[in-house]
Amino acid sequence: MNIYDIAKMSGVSIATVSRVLNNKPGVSENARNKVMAVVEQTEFVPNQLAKSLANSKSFVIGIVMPGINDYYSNRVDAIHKVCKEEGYSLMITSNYKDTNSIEEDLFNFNLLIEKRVDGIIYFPTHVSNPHYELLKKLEKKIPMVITDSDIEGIDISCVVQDSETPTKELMAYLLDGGHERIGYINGLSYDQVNNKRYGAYVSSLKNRGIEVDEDLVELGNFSFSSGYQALIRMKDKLNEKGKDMPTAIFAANDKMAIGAIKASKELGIRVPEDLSVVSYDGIEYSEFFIPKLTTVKVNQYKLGQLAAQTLIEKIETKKTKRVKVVMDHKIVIGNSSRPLNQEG
Amino acid sequence: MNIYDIAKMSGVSIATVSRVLNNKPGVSENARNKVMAVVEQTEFVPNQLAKSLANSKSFVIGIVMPGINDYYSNRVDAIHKVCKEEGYSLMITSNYKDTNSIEEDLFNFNLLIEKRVDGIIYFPTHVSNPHYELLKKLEKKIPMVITDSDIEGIDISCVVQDSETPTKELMAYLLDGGHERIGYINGLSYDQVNNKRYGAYVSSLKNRGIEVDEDLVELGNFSFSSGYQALIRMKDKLNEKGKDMPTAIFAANDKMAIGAIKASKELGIRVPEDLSVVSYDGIEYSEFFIPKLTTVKVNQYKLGQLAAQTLIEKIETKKTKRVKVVMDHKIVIGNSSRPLNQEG
DNA sequence: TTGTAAGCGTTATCAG
DNA sequence: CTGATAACGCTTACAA
Repeated sequence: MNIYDIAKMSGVSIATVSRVLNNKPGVSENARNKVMAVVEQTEFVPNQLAKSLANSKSFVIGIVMPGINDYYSNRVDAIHKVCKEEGYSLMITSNYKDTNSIEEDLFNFNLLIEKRVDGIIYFPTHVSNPHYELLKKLEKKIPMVITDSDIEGIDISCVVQDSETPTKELMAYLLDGGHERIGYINGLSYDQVNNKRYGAYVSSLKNRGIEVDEDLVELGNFSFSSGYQALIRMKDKLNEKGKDMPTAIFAANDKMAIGAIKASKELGIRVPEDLSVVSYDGIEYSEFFIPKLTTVKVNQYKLGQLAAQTLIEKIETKKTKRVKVVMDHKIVIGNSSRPLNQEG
Repeated sequence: MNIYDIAKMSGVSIATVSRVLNNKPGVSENARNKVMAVVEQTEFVPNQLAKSLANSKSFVIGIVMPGINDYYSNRVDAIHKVCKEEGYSLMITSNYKDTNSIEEDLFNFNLLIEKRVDGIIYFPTHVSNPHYELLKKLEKKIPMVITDSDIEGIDISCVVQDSETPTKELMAYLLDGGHERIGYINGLSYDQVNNKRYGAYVSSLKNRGIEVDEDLVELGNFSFSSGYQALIRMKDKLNEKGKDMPTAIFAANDKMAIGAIKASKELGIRVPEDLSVVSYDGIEYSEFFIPKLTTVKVNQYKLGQLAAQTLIEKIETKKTKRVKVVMDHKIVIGNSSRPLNQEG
């Protein structure tokens, strides 16, 4: 069933059918009615592939993301909502071999470009030199917006979090509270946002004249269990060396903080009495975990919204001006931490 | 840039270019090499829209889901993985006005059909009569697989959970443990999976000769905070009526159980000493919450995998035979519950 | 107001 | 092995 059939059945030409279907002017009421009647009766659904081909516009937006998981669900939800409101559909691609694989990212980009999506939102975990070269090329082929990473020197708009300021603020909260031995549970080293957080942790200590003690730094992979294990490893290592546990720990994300608190409780370490734990992300769990986490709340929903709006504006206005949007943040003080120098 | 350009540049016809691009036989080495060289040099990317139009096959699969959120992320991840392995891309649509809106579902279906996706996976929360009529029509237009709901009398394959057996098993665990006053925190009433769970709760009690006490049943909406509030309401209501709290509560999902446990602790009710809480879903967080939840683990990843595999098989073999896949389940006994009749 | 015909970028049939 | 040419279903000058 196509517009030829509809044309035949309503006794007009395909041009007229097309005009009616697209609400274009220059059609008599009579012709319009005849066509509409046939369209309704046959439940005709126009073929968007053909329209896209003829219009060089698909009304589809693509996402290239490292993985489909709960961390990104709010962000994707927001993107989808904006897209839907603006008449776009959403195609998603993610990596499987390795969340950080540039080859797979490239594969996904090509998939979307073949499908002639109108624009792409890219969630990189890491932008290395080869990524840079790749993006430099892609940027000319298709409108794109990047989240999380700001890439200097390329004409791609981005929506980023300021990872350093909140980390410094949360560190200041701990330091002002009298904590001096502050541990860190780090995330994956290829994640640039993660690295900025860690960098801010280090500089916060240094600014107060505190040396970074490598024994207080453990590595995780952002999962609950990696945080759990990191705490156990830290405790064991410190035990072996005859050192005390830190009075506070900064975990690179909420999940690892929760894992670490779970391990602490099992080891008889009370949180926050014996150990303050703070973290980053402000996921929904962080509020309902017991104790409620002290964390930096990142508004993933707004991030997604801004990314989608920025992309669609770029697509529709063909503006070439690069935009950089920096998300604001919010520190949430929960019950997983306490100042040392205040009783109660 | 299209195959005409490539043809011109390599001195062959578009037919030959097409053959080379699709790895078809009947092309001389010489011609193949010439074309490949030009393709690589120009970084030519064939237009999938045109291919899809010519082939009547888009290699895209669509999802119609009630909302994009963490509950579905594993399921969607699995679907995407299977699709990717089989050469399909994924387009997702979800509802905003109302997760249960049949109008919006229909809108989403039409969107995907216009885009000529090769098949659709539908996550309904509820299948009422109008849904039934809708699906009956759609089923003839496009290959489809439904999750969660089994729809009798329509030729649509489905992948479902058995909601009743696990609920009964978990109820038996509580009842065998000596619990008799067992409360229930119910989910949204339009959700059919939810209703089956509740039905199994009721029949489990009746089978043991226990009357359902309406005062022990509260309503939530699957969120943390609704579980939190449900518990507070239950406590207040029972107080008012001079009744005791139940010794156990069955929550329709993990999030509400967690909310309820949080509220309990704040009210001085110890879990599991004073109150056993069990629930359903087995989300990742249920294991790391303190206390670890007693729950029914539903394998959302496998569910997604099976749905995608079933759909793709239907698309590619044009089989019309209806398949119904029932997921297995696993009861996880955590520390949020305890038998009453065992000391320790 | 309407219709014809060329074009969007492919595939595939059918001669050569 | 190769190349015209007619589809695929739609939009849009251009003419009438």
